[in-house]
Amino acid sequence: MLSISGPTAVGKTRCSLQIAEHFKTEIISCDSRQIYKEMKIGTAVPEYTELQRIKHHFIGKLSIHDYYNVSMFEQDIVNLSSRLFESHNLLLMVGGSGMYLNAVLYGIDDIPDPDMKIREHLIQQHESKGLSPLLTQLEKLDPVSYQRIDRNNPKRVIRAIEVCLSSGKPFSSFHTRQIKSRDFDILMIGLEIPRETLYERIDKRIDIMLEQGLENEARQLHPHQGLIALKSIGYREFFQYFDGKVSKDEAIHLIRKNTRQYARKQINWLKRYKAMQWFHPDDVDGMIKRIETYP
RNA sequence: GGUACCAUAGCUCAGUUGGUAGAGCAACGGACUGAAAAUCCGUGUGUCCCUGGUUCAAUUCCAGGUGGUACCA
Repeated sequence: MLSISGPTAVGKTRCSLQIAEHFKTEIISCDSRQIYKEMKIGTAVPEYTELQRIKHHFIGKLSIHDYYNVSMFEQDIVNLSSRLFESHNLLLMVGGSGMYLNAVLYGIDDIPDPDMKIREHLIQQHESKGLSPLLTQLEKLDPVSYQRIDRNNPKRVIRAIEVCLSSGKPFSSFHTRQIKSRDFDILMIGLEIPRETLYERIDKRIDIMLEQGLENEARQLHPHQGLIALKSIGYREFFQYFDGKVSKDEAIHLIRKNTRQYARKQINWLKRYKAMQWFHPDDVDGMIKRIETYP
Protein backbone atom coordinates (compact mmCIF):
# COMPACT_ATOMS: atom_id res chain seq x y z
CA MET A 1 0.00 0.00 0.00
CA LEU A 2 1.33 3.36 -1.03
CA SER A 3 -0.03 6.33 0.85
CA ILE A 4 0.33 9.82 -0.57
CA SER A 5 -0.51 12.60 1.81
CA GLY A 6 0.14 16.26 2.33
CA PRO A 7 -1.67 19.47 3.12
CA THR A 8 -4.64 20.72 1.16
CA ALA A 9 -3.82 22.16 -2.28
CA VAL A 10 -0.26 20.81 -2.31
CA GLY A 11 -0.96 18.85 -5.50
CA LYS A 12 -1.94 15.38 -4.33
CA THR A 13 -4.51 14.74 -7.05
CA ARG A 14 -2.34 15.51 -10.07
CA CYS A 15 0.58 13.60 -8.67
CA SER A 16 -1.45 10.56 -7.67
CA LEU A 17 -3.13 10.32 -11.07
CA GLN A 18 0.26 10.12 -12.77
CA ILE A 19 1.50 7.48 -10.37
CA ALA A 20 -1.69 5.44 -10.61
CA GLU A 21 -1.45 5.57 -14.38
CA HIS A 22 2.17 4.49 -14.37
CA PHE A 23 1.50 1.49 -12.14
CA LYS A 24 -1.91 0.78 -13.71
CA THR A 25 -3.72 0.77 -10.42
CA GLU A 26 -6.59 2.41 -8.56
CA ILE A 27 -6.88 5.17 -6.00
CA ILE A 28 -8.46 4.98 -2.57
CA SER A 29 -9.39 8.41 -1.28
CA CYS A 30 -8.39 9.10 2.30
CA ASP A 31 -10.42 12.24 2.69
CA SER A 32 -13.07 12.66 5.34
CA ARG A 33 -15.04 15.19 3.27
CA GLN A 34 -14.72 14.19 -0.37
CA ILE A 35 -16.59 11.08 0.69
CA TYR A 36 -19.85 13.08 0.74
CA LYS A 37 -21.53 13.34 -2.64
CA GLU A 38 -23.21 16.69 -1.95
CA MET A 39 -19.92 18.47 -1.28
CA LYS A 40 -17.99 18.58 -4.51
CA ILE A 41 -16.81 22.11 -5.19
CA GLY A 42 -15.84 22.98 -1.63
CA THR A 43 -13.85 19.78 -1.11
CA ALA A 44 -12.05 20.02 -4.47
CA VAL A 45 -12.84 16.50 -5.65
CA PRO A 46 -11.00 15.44 -8.80
CA GLU A 47 -12.68 16.43 -12.06
CA TYR A 48 -15.04 14.09 -13.85
CA THR A 49 -12.51 13.32 -16.59
CA GLU A 50 -9.91 12.49 -13.98
CA LEU A 51 -12.30 10.15 -12.21
CA GLN A 52 -12.91 8.50 -15.58
CA ARG A 53 -9.23 7.97 -16.24
CA ILE A 54 -8.45 6.28 -12.94
CA LYS A 55 -10.87 4.37 -10.77
CA HIS A 56 -11.35 6.20 -7.46
CA HIS A 57 -12.84 4.67 -4.34
CA PHE A 58 -14.55 6.52 -1.50
CA ILE A 59 -15.32 9.74 -3.33
CA GLY A 60 -18.97 10.75 -3.20
CA LYS A 61 -19.83 7.44 -1.61
CA LEU A 62 -22.03 8.79 1.18
CA SER A 63 -24.68 11.41 1.73
CA ILE A 64 -24.13 14.16 4.25
CA HIS A 65 -27.08 12.62 6.13
CA ASP A 66 -25.21 9.35 6.66
CA TYR A 67 -23.37 8.79 9.89
CA TYR A 68 -19.75 7.87 9.39
CA ASN A 69 -16.59 7.82 11.45
CA VAL A 70 -12.93 6.93 11.42
CA SER A 71 -13.44 3.37 12.61
CA MET A 72 -15.95 2.64 9.87
CA PHE A 73 -13.45 4.06 7.42
CA GLU A 74 -10.76 1.73 8.75
CA GLN A 75 -13.01 -1.30 8.32
CA ASP A 76 -14.16 -0.24 4.86
CA ILE A 77 -10.61 0.28 3.63
CA VAL A 78 -9.31 -2.96 5.08
CA ASN A 79 -12.12 -4.86 3.39
CA LEU A 80 -11.81 -3.03 0.10
CA SER A 81 -8.04 -3.30 -0.08
CA SER A 82 -7.98 -7.04 0.56
CA ARG A 83 -10.35 -7.41 -2.40
CA LEU A 84 -8.35 -5.07 -4.64
CA PHE A 85 -5.02 -6.67 -3.76
CA GLU A 86 -6.26 -9.86 -5.44
CA SER A 87 -5.86 -8.12 -8.80
CA HIS A 88 -3.31 -5.38 -8.01
CA ASN A 89 0.20 -5.44 -6.59
CA LEU A 90 0.10 -1.82 -5.55
CA LEU A 91 -2.72 0.37 -4.28
CA LEU A 92 -2.66 4.11 -3.77
CA MET A 93 -4.29 5.72 -0.79
CA VAL A 94 -4.41 9.47 -1.30
CA GLY A 95 -5.66 12.17 0.98
CA GLY A 96 -5.01 14.59 3.77
CA SER A 97 -7.17 13.33 6.61
CA GLY A 98 -4.48 12.43 9.10
CA MET A 99 -6.58 10.55 11.57
CA TYR A 100 -8.17 8.44 8.86
CA LEU A 101 -4.73 7.69 7.43
CA ASN A 102 -3.49 6.70 10.85
CA ALA A 103 -6.42 4.36 11.42
CA VAL A 104 -5.80 2.52 8.18
CA LEU A 105 -2.03 2.25 8.54
CA TYR A 106 -1.78 1.51 12.25
CA GLY A 107 -5.29 0.63 13.28
CA ILE A 108 -7.60 2.08 15.86
CA ASP A 109 -8.91 0.37 18.98
CA ASP A 110 -12.27 -1.26 19.05
CA ILE A 111 -14.35 1.20 21.04
CA PRO A 112 -18.15 1.41 21.09
CA ASP A 113 -19.66 3.88 18.64
CA PRO A 114 -21.26 6.89 20.25
CA ASP A 115 -24.74 6.61 21.70
CA MET A 116 -26.24 9.80 20.32
CA LYS A 117 -28.82 10.10 23.09
CA ILE A 118 -26.12 10.04 25.73
CA ARG A 119 -23.98 12.41 23.71
CA GLU A 120 -26.82 14.90 23.25
CA HIS A 121 -27.52 14.80 26.95
CA LEU A 122 -23.86 15.47 27.80
CA ILE A 123 -23.67 18.31 25.29
CA GLN A 124 -26.69 19.91 26.92
CA GLN A 125 -25.14 19.53 30.35
CA HIS A 126 -21.99 21.17 29.08
CA GLU A 127 -23.94 24.07 27.63
CA SER A 128 -26.00 24.67 30.74
CA LYS A 129 -23.53 23.96 33.53
CA GLY A 130 -20.12 24.12 31.93
CA LEU A 131 -17.27 21.68 31.89
CA SER A 132 -16.44 21.21 35.56
CA PRO A 133 -19.40 18.92 36.53
CA LEU A 134 -18.47 16.73 33.57
CA LEU A 135 -14.88 16.58 34.75
CA THR A 136 -16.04 15.52 38.21
CA GLN A 137 -18.16 12.82 36.63
CA LEU A 138 -15.29 11.59 34.48
CA GLU A 139 -12.90 11.48 37.42
CA LYS A 140 -15.32 9.12 39.15
CA LEU A 141 -16.06 6.95 36.11
CA ASP A 142 -12.54 6.67 34.74
CA PRO A 143 -9.64 8.20 36.70
CA VAL A 144 -7.15 6.97 34.10
CA SER A 145 -8.78 8.88 31.27
CA TYR A 146 -9.25 11.82 33.57
CA GLN A 147 -5.47 11.98 33.93
CA ARG A 148 -4.75 11.19 30.31
CA ILE A 149 -7.05 13.30 28.18
CA ASP A 150 -7.03 17.02 27.49
CA ARG A 151 -9.38 18.26 30.18
CA ASN A 152 -9.80 21.62 28.46
CA ASN A 153 -11.31 19.98 25.43
CA PRO A 154 -15.07 19.45 25.85
CA LYS A 155 -15.28 16.98 22.97
CA ARG A 156 -12.68 14.71 24.51
CA VAL A 157 -14.32 14.88 27.92
CA ILE A 158 -17.78 14.17 26.51
CA ARG A 159 -16.49 11.30 24.40
CA ALA A 160 -14.80 9.65 27.37
CA ILE A 161 -17.90 9.90 29.56
CA GLU A 162 -20.20 8.73 26.82
CA VAL A 163 -18.20 5.54 26.32
CA CYS A 164 -18.11 4.88 30.06
CA LEU A 165 -21.86 5.30 30.31
CA SER A 166 -22.83 3.32 27.23
CA SER A 167 -20.45 0.42 27.84
CA GLY A 168 -20.36 0.32 31.61
CA LYS A 169 -16.57 0.14 31.39
CA PRO A 170 -13.92 2.85 31.62
CA PHE A 171 -13.05 4.55 28.33
CA SER A 172 -9.38 3.87 29.03
CA SER A 173 -9.99 0.12 29.21
CA PHE A 174 -10.54 0.08 25.45
CA HIS A 175 -7.16 1.55 24.71
CA THR A 176 -4.75 -1.25 23.89
CA ARG A 177 -2.01 1.10 22.68
CA GLN A 178 -1.06 -1.55 20.16
CA ILE A 179 -0.43 -1.18 16.47
CA LYS A 180 -2.57 -3.47 14.34
CA SER A 181 -0.64 -5.56 11.86
CA ARG A 182 -1.79 -5.35 8.26
CA ASP A 183 -1.32 -7.95 5.59
CA PHE A 184 0.16 -5.38 3.25
CA ASP A 185 3.42 -3.43 3.30
CA ILE A 186 3.24 0.31 3.66
CA LEU A 187 5.19 3.03 1.91
CA MET A 188 4.39 6.55 3.01
CA ILE A 189 5.02 9.48 0.72
CA GLY A 190 4.46 13.04 1.88
CA LEU A 191 4.20 16.02 -0.44
CA GLU A 192 5.86 19.23 0.58
CA ILE A 193 6.36 22.69 -0.94
CA PRO A 194 7.46 25.99 0.62
CA ARG A 195 4.84 27.52 2.88
CA GLU A 196 4.55 30.67 0.77
CA THR A 197 3.93 28.66 -2.41
CA LEU A 198 1.36 26.54 -0.62
CA TYR A 199 -0.55 29.65 0.46
CA GLU A 200 -0.52 30.96 -3.10
CA ARG A 201 -1.93 27.65 -4.29
CA ILE A 202 -4.60 27.74 -1.60
CA ASP A 203 -5.67 31.24 -2.66
CA LYS A 204 -5.80 30.18 -6.28
CA ARG A 205 -7.83 27.11 -5.44
CA ILE A 206 -10.36 29.14 -3.46
CA ASP A 207 -10.72 31.54 -6.39
CA ILE A 208 -11.49 28.56 -8.62
CA MET A 209 -14.03 27.20 -6.14
CA LEU A 210 -15.79 30.56 -6.09
CA GLU A 211 -15.86 30.64 -9.90
CA GLN A 212 -17.25 27.12 -9.96
CA GLY A 213 -20.12 28.18 -7.74
CA LEU A 214 -19.18 27.36 -4.17
CA GLU A 215 -21.65 29.93 -2.90
CA ASN A 216 -24.48 28.22 -4.70
CA GLU A 217 -23.42 24.78 -3.52
CA ALA A 218 -23.29 26.05 0.04
CA ARG A 219 -26.68 27.71 -0.32
CA GLN A 220 -28.28 24.43 -1.25
CA LEU A 221 -26.76 22.76 1.80
CA HIS A 222 -27.59 25.65 4.13
CA PRO A 223 -30.76 23.99 5.51
CA HIS A 224 -28.63 21.11 6.78
CA GLN A 225 -25.92 23.21 8.39
CA GLY A 226 -26.18 21.36 11.69
CA LEU A 227 -24.81 18.16 10.20
CA ILE A 228 -21.30 17.12 11.11
CA ALA A 229 -20.24 16.89 7.48
CA LEU A 230 -21.11 20.54 6.96
CA LYS A 231 -18.82 21.79 9.68
CA SER A 232 -16.32 21.98 6.83
CA ILE A 233 -14.26 24.89 5.65
CA GLY A 234 -15.85 26.69 2.74
CA TYR A 235 -19.35 25.82 3.86
CA ARG A 236 -19.53 26.95 7.45
CA GLU A 237 -18.20 30.40 6.54
CA PHE A 238 -20.82 30.82 3.81
CA PHE A 239 -23.49 29.74 6.32
CA GLN A 240 -22.40 32.60 8.55
CA TYR A 241 -22.86 34.94 5.62
CA PHE A 242 -26.31 33.51 4.80
CA ASP A 243 -27.28 33.92 8.45
CA GLY A 244 -26.26 37.57 8.32
CA LYS A 245 -23.44 37.21 10.81
CA VAL A 246 -20.66 38.32 8.45
CA SER A 247 -20.43 40.02 5.07
CA LYS A 248 -19.63 38.01 1.98
CA ASP A 249 -16.14 39.47 1.80
CA GLU A 250 -15.55 38.54 5.42
CA ALA A 251 -16.77 35.02 4.76
CA ILE A 252 -14.35 34.58 1.88
CA HIS A 253 -11.55 36.03 3.96
CA LEU A 254 -12.40 33.51 6.69
CA ILE A 255 -12.30 30.65 4.20
CA ARG A 256 -8.80 31.68 3.17
CA LYS A 257 -7.60 32.00 6.73
CA ASN A 258 -9.20 28.77 7.96
CA THR A 259 -7.83 26.85 5.00
CA ARG A 260 -4.32 28.06 5.77
CA GLN A 261 -4.69 27.05 9.40
CA TYR A 262 -6.07 23.70 8.36
CA ALA A 263 -3.08 23.12 6.08
CA ARG A 264 -0.77 23.88 8.99
CA LYS A 265 -2.55 21.37 11.19
CA GLN A 266 -2.28 18.73 8.47
CA ILE A 267 1.46 19.35 8.14
CA ASN A 268 1.79 19.15 11.90
CA TRP A 269 0.00 15.81 11.99
CA LEU A 270 2.09 14.28 9.20
CA LYS A 271 5.36 15.31 10.83
CA ARG A 272 4.87 12.53 13.38
CA TYR A 273 5.66 9.79 10.85
CA LYS A 274 9.36 9.00 10.92
CA ALA A 275 8.96 6.67 7.94
CA MET A 276 7.46 9.37 5.73
CA GLN A 277 9.40 10.00 2.52
CA TRP A 278 9.03 13.64 1.54
CA PHE A 279 8.91 14.75 -2.09
CA HIS A 280 8.11 17.85 -4.07
CA PRO A 281 4.79 17.17 -5.87
CA ASP A 282 6.46 17.80 -9.25
CA ASP A 283 9.04 15.09 -8.61
CA VAL A 284 6.86 12.25 -9.84
CA ASP A 285 9.85 10.49 -11.39
CA GLY A 286 11.60 10.49 -8.05
CA MET A 287 8.55 9.01 -6.38
CA ILE A 288 8.18 6.31 -9.01
CA LYS A 289 11.84 5.35 -8.59
CA ARG A 290 11.38 5.13 -4.87
CA ILE A 291 8.26 2.99 -5.23
CA GLU A 292 9.97 0.63 -7.65
CA THR A 293 12.85 0.02 -5.27
CA TYR A 294 10.55 -0.55 -2.32
CA PRO A 295 11.29 -2.09 0.07
C1' G B 1 9.43 75.98 -2.96
C1' G B 2 6.51 77.15 1.99
C1' U B 3 3.59 75.48 6.21
C1' A B 4 1.43 71.68 9.19
C1' C B 5 1.15 66.75 10.64
C1' C B 6 3.09 61.77 10.66
C1' A B 7 7.21 57.80 10.95
C1' U B 8 6.59 52.04 16.78
C1' A B 9 5.47 44.15 15.17
C1' G B 10 3.91 41.45 8.57
C1' C B 11 -0.66 45.25 8.45
C1' U B 12 -3.72 49.10 11.09
C1' C B 13 -2.49 51.68 15.20
C1' A B 14 -2.02 52.63 20.83
C1' G B 15 1.66 53.98 24.47
C1' U B 16 5.80 55.42 27.47
C1' U B 17 4.56 62.92 32.54
C1' G B 18 12.35 60.15 29.99
C1' G B 19 13.75 53.91 33.03
C1' U B 20 14.32 49.75 25.66
C1' A B 21 6.89 48.80 24.47
C1' G B 22 1.20 46.40 23.58
C1' A B 23 -3.80 45.80 21.25
C1' G B 24 -6.67 44.02 17.02
C1' C B 25 -5.96 41.46 12.62
C1' A B 26 -2.40 38.43 10.30
C1' A B 27 1.44 34.87 11.41
C1' C B 28 3.87 30.78 14.05
C1' G B 29 4.47 26.15 17.36
C1' G B 30 1.99 21.92 19.50
C1' A B 31 -1.81 18.01 21.06
C1' C B 32 -4.95 14.45 18.87
C1' U B 33 -8.33 6.79 19.70
C1' G B 34 -15.67 7.03 16.36
C1' A B 35 -17.49 15.20 15.54
C1' A B 36 -10.89 15.06 12.87
C1' A B 37 -11.80 20.22 7.16
C1' A B 38 -13.87 18.84 14.19
C1' U B 39 -11.97 20.28 18.97
C1' C B 40 -8.26 22.02 22.35
C1' C B 41 -3.44 24.23 24.23
C1' G B 42 0.59 27.58 23.58
C1' U B 43 3.91 31.83 21.28
C1' G B 44 4.97 38.89 20.55
C1' U B 45 8.00 37.78 16.09
C1' G B 46 10.59 44.91 17.37
C1' U B 47 17.45 48.89 15.02
C1' C B 48 10.23 52.33 18.39
C1' C B 49 13.06 55.96 10.40
C1' C B 50 18.51 57.91 10.47
C1' U B 51 22.44 61.13 12.66
C1' G B 52 23.79 64.22 16.37
C1' G B 53 22.54 67.05 21.15
C1' U B 54 20.70 67.39 26.37
C1' U B 55 20.59 63.55 30.35
C1' C B 56 22.87 58.77 35.04
C1' A B 57 19.35 57.05 31.25
C1' A B 58 16.22 58.97 24.83
C1' U B 59 11.59 55.15 21.30
C1' U B 60 9.85 59.50 24.28
C1' C B 61 12.68 66.10 24.80
C1' C B 62 15.72 69.35 21.14
C1' A B 63 18.22 70.13 16.21
C1' G B 64 19.26 68.44 11.45
C1' G B 65 18.40 64.75 7.70
C1' U B 66 15.36 61.16 4.99
C1' G B 67 10.60 59.32 3.58
C1' G B 68 5.24 60.02 3.51
C1' U B 69 0.44 62.74 3.79
C1' A B 70 -2.43 67.26 3.58
C1' C B 71 -2.90 72.29 2.51
C1' C B 72 -0.76 76.89 0.38
C1' A B 73 2.01 78.54 -3.73
